[in-house]
Amino acid sequence: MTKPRPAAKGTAPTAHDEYRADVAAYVAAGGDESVQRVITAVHGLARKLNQWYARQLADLDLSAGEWAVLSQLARSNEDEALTPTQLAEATSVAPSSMTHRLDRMAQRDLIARAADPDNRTRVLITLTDEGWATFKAAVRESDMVESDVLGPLSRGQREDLASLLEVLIAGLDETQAG
Amino acid sequence: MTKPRPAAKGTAPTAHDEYRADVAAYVAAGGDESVQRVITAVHGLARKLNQWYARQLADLDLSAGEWAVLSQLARSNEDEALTPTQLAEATSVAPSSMTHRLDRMAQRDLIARAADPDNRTRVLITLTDEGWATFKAAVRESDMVESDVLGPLSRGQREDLASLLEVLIAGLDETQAG
DNA sequence: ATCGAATACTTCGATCTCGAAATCTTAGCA
DNA sequence: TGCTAAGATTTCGAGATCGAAGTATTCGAT
Repeated sequence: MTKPRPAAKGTAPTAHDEYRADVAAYVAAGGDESVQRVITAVHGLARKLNQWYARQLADLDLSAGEWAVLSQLARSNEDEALTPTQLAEATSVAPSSMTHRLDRMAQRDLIARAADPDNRTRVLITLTDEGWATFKAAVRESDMVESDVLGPLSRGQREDLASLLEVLIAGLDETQAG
Repeated sequence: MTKPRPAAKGTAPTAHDEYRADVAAYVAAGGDESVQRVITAVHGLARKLNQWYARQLADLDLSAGEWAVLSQLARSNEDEALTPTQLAEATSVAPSSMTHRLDRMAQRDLIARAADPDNRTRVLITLTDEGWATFKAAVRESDMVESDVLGPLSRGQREDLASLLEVLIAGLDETQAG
């Protein structure tokens, strides 16, 4: 096993060093190693990606939460509009927070509120043309970073990795019930 | 290709359905499929795990941010103590927010502040015994959930998955520079 | 030695989020 | 129909976070 060499004075530790230290700490505290290697890696990747997204989204004057709303709407707009409550659940915030977030996004003309003709207690949220354009611009920006991250993997390896992750995703639905 | 069948009326869509819809939306917006499958899966897993963590941490009266501080300290306490600024960067929060967070955690006797004898502008944060106990309790709780998530994978598959993810983690350090 | 820039943390005002209560609409039942 | 329960959104007060300014210490150059 490679001994984690502390980074040079004043230099931030590398992501890889941090990852190994995290796994070691969780295993020392009683976690299973084969579990912690995967889970810690997933979290580390997601965290680093989110940091980069935040920078890129700042260029478009979007917060991470606003981006979450945009992407949720973008993938469900064709079949059915979403309500504020659904968006709140999907993006892990309280319904009352979603009210204000949608206020701001409507003011910037990214989304539009419309009364549901079938049920007047509901409000339907849709993406405006500008909202769509912003979504696509963000995806193109993000895809550049993401392609860099996946650069070290061959096409076959990406396929293997995706397949393994998809097994876990599919399993979430049953785990959730338990 | 399997057509995404909409969930029964009133039933929340499954994580797997959401995943496929997300990938489709990102690809339609111009993303590369082999990239989006992996990235979307990583984010989906991390999101779902974080939701479960939040519930478990609530039992210990911990927020996600407080847990982040605890785990950072737990893995670096042996060699060297951390400063508020380092903790702020590591947990993606502003230094001023860390001040308040540490205030609360110190009040609950989870961490302790101490002046750095070598540099009086610095404050060193250490984990108290109670902080350690809380950390270990949280790890044991979380490991149960995580083991469930990895349940569908054999030991060999976990090894493969971890190895692939570790390649990406190692690559982060070079991507970051660019 | 001393001055000025850099570093580290905290305080301050503004903004964002949360949970609970309030408002309005719909659904079920006699 | 009339009445109560349930559902969806918004409003409100409290707490958390942010960026900027403030305070104190250290480092480097003269």
